[in-house]
Amino acid sequence: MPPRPARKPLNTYHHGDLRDALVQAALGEVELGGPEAISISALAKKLGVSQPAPYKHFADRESLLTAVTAEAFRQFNAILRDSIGKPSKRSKLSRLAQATLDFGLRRNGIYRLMFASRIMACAPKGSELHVAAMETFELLLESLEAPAVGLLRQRSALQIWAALLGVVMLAEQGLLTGQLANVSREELVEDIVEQTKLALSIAIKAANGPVSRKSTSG
Amino acid sequence: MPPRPARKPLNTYHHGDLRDALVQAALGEVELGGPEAISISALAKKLGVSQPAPYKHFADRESLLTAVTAEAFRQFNAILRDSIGKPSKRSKLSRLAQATLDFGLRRNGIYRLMFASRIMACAPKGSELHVAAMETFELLLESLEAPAVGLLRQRSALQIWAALLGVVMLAEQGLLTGQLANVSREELVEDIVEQTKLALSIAIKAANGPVSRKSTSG
DNA sequence: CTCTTCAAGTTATAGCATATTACATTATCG
DNA sequence: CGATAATGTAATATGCTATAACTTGAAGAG
Repeated sequence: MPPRPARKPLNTYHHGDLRDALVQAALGEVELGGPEAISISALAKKLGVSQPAPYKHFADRESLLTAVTAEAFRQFNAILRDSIGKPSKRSKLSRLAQATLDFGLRRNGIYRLMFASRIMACAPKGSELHVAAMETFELLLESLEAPAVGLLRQRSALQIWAALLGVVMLAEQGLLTGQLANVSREELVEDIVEQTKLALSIAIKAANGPVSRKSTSG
Repeated sequence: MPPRPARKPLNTYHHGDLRDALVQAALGEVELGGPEAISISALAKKLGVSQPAPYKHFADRESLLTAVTAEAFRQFNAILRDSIGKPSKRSKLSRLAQATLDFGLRRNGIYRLMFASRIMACAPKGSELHVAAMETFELLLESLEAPAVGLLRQRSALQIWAALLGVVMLAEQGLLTGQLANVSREELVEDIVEQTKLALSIAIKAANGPVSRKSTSG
């Protein structure tokens, strides 16, 4: 990345920081209407530049969306980091899970862009975007307060990640009906957290030896 | 719905069954390129009719997508019904879960349309689409071979549904990396199944009375 | 069998979004 | 201070959605 100057010489021919402005404005649009709501020309109009100006910064619509997704992951990671950082009575995992639920529901358009769009699926492994997404996984691993390591720990983190993702999606799609509609989403997420902790503690005991008396659950 | 005649008077001015042909062709497109790959005009061209012809059957692009999603759910439900119907050594839940994984990965564009698009989120509660989606949930409930009833059963079904959805999404987004990349998706899904069974059996014991000796796990 | 009518096609066209090309302006730096 | 690259604009081609007005043919009533 060449260092972009962040200066804003108002009243001038040049915008000054169009690239960043585009990403931020796009994030706003996605948050409301999802990935398909982004229109290059609408963004240009909103930012007061000509319609083709964005193409000086992004080759095409998809490039912009990729940058937006990467920024979304960075914001999401910052929130997660925050959630497991501050001291609290509840476990780190629980706090991270609830923060994820909150983000997923309140900024669902962005959440969908991050976890259910073609953008991520097309991101190559070393890309800025993929790296940011992997950091999310790292935070998840970090939030697991259990002595599991290696594959076992990764599998647990995956279970959590997947279940959280699924609950957010199903909730947003209006598929939590019947008696489930009367259960708060926070409670459903807490179920997931407890279930994963339980399964992990059992797996740890099994791994440490079936006859071990030492309790390894945190 | 007025009964559409399914006759196909070839070589004529009228197509004969354009509505259905549109839905089927659209399903094919979505399967490959996801929901955003659908273009009314491209479909019309492919089916050999004029570009505005589809608008005689669907008010707009979204209406077509809604019909396609409903058809997708019907096909998915048929597959699930099939998976838990035939006799097998493995549990119904395991078979249903593996069938879901298979569908979700092989027909991922359709899966995304069903579980991660704005279409479902906008479907009103009694709509054809929402009903079809609820039937999926019914099949999930049915596949749980445990004596749990009511909310407990629904919560377990939800956990399964969410976790499966999440694993499929994460896999498709290329987020199963590191040591997880070496674990087959089938195995990861089996983890989910076992974990849910375990949690449910424990919950049942707790519900039947903490001191009961009777084993209720299947 | 013919006439009427309507569902389901057609052509033509408006409007908007993406993306490219050629040109204009300003920032930067030797 | 002047050359050049970065970043903006105007003009335009292409493609998609959607609507309007017209045409065709299927199907029922008399």
